[in-house]
Parts: sequence; C-alpha cells; structure tokens
Amino acid sequence: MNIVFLLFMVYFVFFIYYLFRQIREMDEKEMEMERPTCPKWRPTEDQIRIMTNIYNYGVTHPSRAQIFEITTRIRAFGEAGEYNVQCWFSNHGNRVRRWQAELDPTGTLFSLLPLYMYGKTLTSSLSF
Amino acid sequence: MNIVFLLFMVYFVFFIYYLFRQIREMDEKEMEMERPTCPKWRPTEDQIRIMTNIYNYGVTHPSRAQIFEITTRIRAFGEAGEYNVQCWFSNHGNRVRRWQAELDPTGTLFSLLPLYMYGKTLTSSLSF
DNA sequence: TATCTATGAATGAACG
DNA sequence: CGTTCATTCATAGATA
Repeated sequence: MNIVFLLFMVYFVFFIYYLFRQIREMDEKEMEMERPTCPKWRPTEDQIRIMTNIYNYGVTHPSRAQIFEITTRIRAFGEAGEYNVQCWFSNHGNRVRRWQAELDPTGTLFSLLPLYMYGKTLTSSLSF
Repeated sequence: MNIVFLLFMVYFVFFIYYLFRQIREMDEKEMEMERPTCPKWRPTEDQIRIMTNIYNYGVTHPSRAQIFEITTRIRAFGEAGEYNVQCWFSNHGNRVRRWQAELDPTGTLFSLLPLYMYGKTLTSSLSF
C-alpha cells in the first residue's frame, strides 16, 4: 500500500511538473507575441477596425475633441495616445487618397464606392 | 486493486500529457495559417540595374511623374507597378543610408563617392 | 528539412 | 497635406 501510494505520488509530481512546464512555455510564447520593446505604436486589430469604420463613415479629419473621444474609446483594446490616433488618420487619409489617385489618375471613373475598397493592389486593379 | 489503480494513474498521466501536447501543436498550426499567399514583385536584374543607375545619378527620390516614367521604361524587362518602383526606391534609399551610417557613424569621413560603393562590408572598408 | 538572409511591402512618425 | 524617414512584417530563395 505504501509503495503504491509512493509511486503514485512520484507520477503525480512529474505530471504537475509537466503541466507547469507546458503552461510556462505557452506563456513565454504569448509574451513574445506582445512585442516587448516596441518604439512605435502598434494598433490592435480592433482598434484599426474601429478607426476604419469611423473613417469610412465620413469622419476623415476628426477634430481635436473627436480625436480625444476616439482615443479614450479604443483604449478599451489597448494603449493609445491622441497623437497616435491623429497620425493614423493622417496616414490613412493620405494613403487612401493616394490609392484613389493611382487607381483613377484621370478622375473619370465613376464609382459609388471609393475605388480602393475594391482592393488596393495596383496591378490587379488596373484592369478596371 | 492498488496495482490497478496505479497503472490507471500512469496511463491517465500520459493521456493528459498527450492531450496537452496535441492542443499546443494545433495552436501552433493555427498561428501559421495566415494569408492565402500574396506574391511579391520580383524585379529582374535589368530592372534593378536601371533603377540603381538612376539612383546613383542622384535621383534618390523620384517624383510621381518620374516614377511613372521609370515604371513604363522598366516594363520592357518585365511587369512592374508604380507602387513597386516607389517601394524599391524607398527601400534602397533606406538601406544605402543605413550602410553609410554603419561605415561612417560620425559622418566625418570624406569621400567623393558614397562609402558603400567600395563595398558594404564593415570590416573590409574600415581600412581606409 | 529547418534556419538564415535579402528584400518587397506596410506603416507609424516626423518634417516643411 | 504631401513627402520623407525609420522600423517592422512577411516571404522567397539561399544555405546548411
């Protein structure tokens, strides 16, 4: 009886050890996914989705107060600064406009939606 | 009875361990599953030669019209988009600047030609 | 086959 | 606002 119990305890200990090890490895991997040293702001997918929605609803140049509100709201999904949001809208607007210009240099194509919504790859979109 | 229990525990432990491992492997596979593969532009040697020549002649930041012209010209050697050319010049400029900074961190060395032209390996070029 | 490297592409940030 | 710089991501080809 004692021997059996002892062996059981030994196996139990190894089992716990293995569980511990597996969990630690998983945690380490997740930690690496979070970009330990990140000099630049890296918006999460949720944050990008929210800001893109706002942009597509027509708010392409949010005011200072709007930027403040957006920033506080997307803080629910991760760190964010007002300057970051301002930069994002600036860049997004810039690049959306550029894509538009590249897709439709003459401005003669008619579309109910901005052309970039059909895809922003140049070569594949030139067949419009 | 005890022996039976012990063996059961042993198998149980291995069973749990394998379950754990399988779950981890599945997670890793899902992580790898990302995009439906988007082919990158691969400039030919002739295209690279032309663009490098243009860059070395001083046109490090071609304008939009220049990019358009370059693109149409190098299309003689293969497919190319304007955005591809812009990316190439951006990347090339970036990397040339980085080479220069690595070769001459203080910016005090004098040379009629960019130092990286003598070779971009650090050790072999520091013997000036 | 698995890791490394080169490089096309993307994008946050800053400048004028 | 458009342009430019810097860093980072992702992947094809090289290499062991």
